[in-house]
Amino acid sequence: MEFQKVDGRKARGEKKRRAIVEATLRVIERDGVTGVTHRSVAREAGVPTTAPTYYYATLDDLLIATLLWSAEELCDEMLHVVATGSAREIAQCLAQAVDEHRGRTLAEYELYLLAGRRPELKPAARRWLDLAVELARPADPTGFRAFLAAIDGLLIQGLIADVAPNEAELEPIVSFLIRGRDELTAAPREE
Amino acid sequence: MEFQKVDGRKARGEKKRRAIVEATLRVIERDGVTGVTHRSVAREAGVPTTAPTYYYATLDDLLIATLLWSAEELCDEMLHVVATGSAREIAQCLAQAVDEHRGRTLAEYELYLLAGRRPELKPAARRWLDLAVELARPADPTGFRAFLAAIDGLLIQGLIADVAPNEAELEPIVSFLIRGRDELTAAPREE
DNA sequence: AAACTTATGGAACACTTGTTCAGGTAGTTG
DNA sequence: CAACTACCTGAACAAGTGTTCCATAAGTTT
Repeated sequence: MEFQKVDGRKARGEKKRRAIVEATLRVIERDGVTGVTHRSVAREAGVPTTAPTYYYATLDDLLIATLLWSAEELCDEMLHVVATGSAREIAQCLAQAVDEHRGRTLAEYELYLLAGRRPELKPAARRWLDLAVELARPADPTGFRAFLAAIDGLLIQGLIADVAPNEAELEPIVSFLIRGRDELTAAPREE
Repeated sequence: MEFQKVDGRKARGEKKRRAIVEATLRVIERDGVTGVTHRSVAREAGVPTTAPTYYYATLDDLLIATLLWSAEELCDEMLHVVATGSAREIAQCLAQAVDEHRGRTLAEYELYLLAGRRPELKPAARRWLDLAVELARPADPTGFRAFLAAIDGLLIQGLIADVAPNEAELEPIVSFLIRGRDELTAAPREE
């Protein structure tokens, strides 16, 4: 009756919803978007076969929810480093993304491609780009866009290299690019 | 009997093989790798349901063959422009890739991601990068790698933009990047 | 504690999938 | 023209898919 009191049933439901989304992300990391089925997700999450269907009307909804959530998470992690970190920090971040977090990075780029075919995903896929621009407020937008594009390219090319590039290899390239971010950004920002 | 005479049956088979691969690429362009099934490919190619299975033992083999072939084709088209073209030419090429050839570009990046999970596809996915380096022979490899990375990034980001970027938007960015290719490449090459 | 609402899950259905296989067909050879 | 061989295919199957449906369990309210 208190206005704060939420229905315990709904609370439990929310928890399960989240567990399902997390399980879906694990499946994508392991097997790609192709590997996502109601059943594979249910197995991974340890819930009944019909639970994913119950919480997400269609398989598409589940995928979309998962990738939106994933994109948001990744944004928080990477954004600050990319927008304000040193070349060394950025290189380290990239090296991790294509090595330890390889599965996660692959999943992230599957979102990109999916967004290419599903307009409703575009904002989520583009979110880190928009936020990066907002955060860095570069005085030279052209150079900054080149920098951001190169980050995507380095990651994706890192994923198909025979051996993932390490921090030492990436740093000079990042340094070269970072000019587009810093050259003029260093000027005092007034807002 | 002449040593040139090939079995007419085999010749016909080769033609069908190619038709199947081309149909597969069309399916990928339209529906993505997910949409590729023996049956969808057969429908698209106008061949019997079992033909794809006959020519390619497994669905994976079919996908691999298609993507190898596609990568090779794209290489021939884009490579020269990217390695030696002017900023304007490159920008025009990119603008086309994310607009008229959008489906094809999407398909190409699905190859990238697939290669991330199937090591045997890596060489094919990486081919244009290797060839570009060989063709441009940049004196500044770092800048050139940054340039190549940015091309991938611009394409992929172009695919998820609300409206595909046009030549005019892309040209300044390419100009900014192309320094890494031309700055020192212009020096006389001796070999 | 009875009435009510909401979340949940097992069984089932219609459908599509990859793949197999025995027979037929077309091209080649003697 | 007959024998041969390699290529090809339609029907069929087992397995897995997304989704529906209703009985039940769990929680809330009166």
